[in-house]
Amino acid sequence: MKEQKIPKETIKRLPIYYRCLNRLVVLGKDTLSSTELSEYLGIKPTQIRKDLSYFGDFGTRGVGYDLRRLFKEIESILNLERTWNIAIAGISNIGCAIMDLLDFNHSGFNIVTAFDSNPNVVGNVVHGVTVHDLNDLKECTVEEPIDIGIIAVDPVDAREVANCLVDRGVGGIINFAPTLLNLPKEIEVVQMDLTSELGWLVFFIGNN
Amino acid sequence: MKEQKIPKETIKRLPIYYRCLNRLVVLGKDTLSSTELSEYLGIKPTQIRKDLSYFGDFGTRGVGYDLRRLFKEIESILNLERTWNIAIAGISNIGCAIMDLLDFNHSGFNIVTAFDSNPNVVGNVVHGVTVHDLNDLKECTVEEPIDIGIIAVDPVDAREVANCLVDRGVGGIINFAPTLLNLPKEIEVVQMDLTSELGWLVFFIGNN
DNA sequence: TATTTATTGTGATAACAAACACATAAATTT
DNA sequence: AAATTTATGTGTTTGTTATCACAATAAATA
Ligand SMILES: NC(=O)c1ccc[n+]([C@@H]2O[C@H](COP(=O)([O-])OP(=O)(O)OC[C@H]3O[C@@H](n4cnc5c(N)ncnc54)[C@H](O)[C@@H]3O)[C@@H](O)[C@H]2O)c1
Ligand SMILES: NC(=O)c1ccc[n+]([C@@H]2O[C@H](COP(=O)([O-])OP(=O)(O)OC[C@H]3O[C@@H](n4cnc5c(N)ncnc54)[C@H](O)[C@@H]3O)[C@@H](O)[C@H]2O)c1
Repeated sequence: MKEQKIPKETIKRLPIYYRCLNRLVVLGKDTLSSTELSEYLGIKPTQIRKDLSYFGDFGTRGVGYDLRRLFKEIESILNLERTWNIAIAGISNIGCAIMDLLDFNHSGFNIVTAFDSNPNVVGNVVHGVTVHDLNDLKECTVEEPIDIGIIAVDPVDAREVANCLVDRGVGGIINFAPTLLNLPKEIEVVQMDLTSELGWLVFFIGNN
Repeated sequence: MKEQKIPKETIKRLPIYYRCLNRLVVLGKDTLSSTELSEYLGIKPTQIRKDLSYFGDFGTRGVGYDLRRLFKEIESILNLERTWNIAIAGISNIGCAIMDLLDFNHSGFNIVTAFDSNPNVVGNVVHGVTVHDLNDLKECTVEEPIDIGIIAVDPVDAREVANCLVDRGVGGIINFAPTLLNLPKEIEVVQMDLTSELGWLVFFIGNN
């Protein structure tokens, strides 16, 4: 292992490895070769080894990887050892689905606050979290630090909500609304964009 | 414009251009330069021009692009002139959100069937579409051709549903379940994977 | 009409990422 | 203990994508 710039694409694969390893750990497996993992994931074994080699020598030649060890290594690389505080904006279909998902997984993602502008929704308790009004967020009534914001509000409101989240100090945002956010470049934004993906799919299908 | 291999990344940006152009058309704008579009999207103007140049000379030097013309060109490139038939599996939070979204946009995406395994949901009518039982899909009780399947079922059921969709002849699948699908390579699969994106985000935040 | 300004389109180059070939080393077999 | 098998780690090569520099051309101005 040498100090090298780590490809962005490598980082994007790590969570995929991580989830697969997690499943295999649960199944009680304890050694894993890159070829075997490759078969589960449809990612070439050389790619997997190269990705891992950026971070250290985790395997044993002739044997493979110790599954638990590798799992822990990736956990550490991705900063998943600590818990991360999440705020969700928009407690309708998508917002609820995310609360279900994160609560069920009891991953290191902790939903510390939820908010909505609809008075019929404000005050409800979902998965143990009280839904606040957007103004509470603005006025810092909610005291906990927020690491990540997830936006699941109406497209026209997404920008306003994003700005509030940034004011509250989030380091990154996941945006489900089909709205481009214009945020300072130190805030990392992930667009979860169904219609864009449909566009890609339809290009692909129509030309194959 | 010369015959060249078109980068995958270029195709992924086209839907982003498309949506932005759509909004600007609605606003009544009629000419647009790559620099201006660049400011809306945060994508460099040279990148935009290069992307478009793979498909033809759509602009006028010294002037820019005719907005409507460009919009129509991208529509044609992406095969968005025809309508596409969609089946949605899993009519709970995510499934309903998608039905709202596609119905509201009245994009060229037509939800022709929806299905679920829960007897309490089967038979309900959502946005004018009757929810069928999964077995109806298996037995081809639903007669319409399906171009694209969207999976929003429980992770453990995703693979089974994917196989049914492939048997029904879909060309591509969008999968919201955190489950890797092992499908023939001619079927294009898009994973909408929140937990992977959170992994990436947390790496980014933790190291910056 | 000549000059300047605005803006596109593109060949060339640079940056990035994947694939490959093979050296290395552990385990197993002969 | 030598040979074979298995599997990792990595320098090199190949392929892909983004950026740059600038030629081409239309419009506006002098
Ligand atoms: N990326 C995807 O895959 C995908 C799929 C479907 C829908 N969407 C998008 O996700 C978003 C949410 O969709 P949905 O169906 O869950 O929700 P919805 O459209 O049914 O409701 C939006 C919710 O946000 C709340 N809201 C609106 N403005 C707000 C504000 N300023 N502050 C706080 N809360 C506010 C509303 O009260 C409501 O509860 C929409 O933008 C939709 O277009 C994305
Ligand atoms: N990618 C993302 O951003 C994201 C976010 C949240 C949840 N999810 C995932 O999306 C999926 C759906 O989540 P949700 O909260 O909308 O749904 P849910 O988990 O509340 O319910 C799943 C639905 O699928 C139905 N179903 C189960 N098995 C089925 C089968 N074999 N055939 C047909 N229908 C079946 C159930 O009856 C139910 O209606 C889950 O897998 C969840 O993990 C993804």
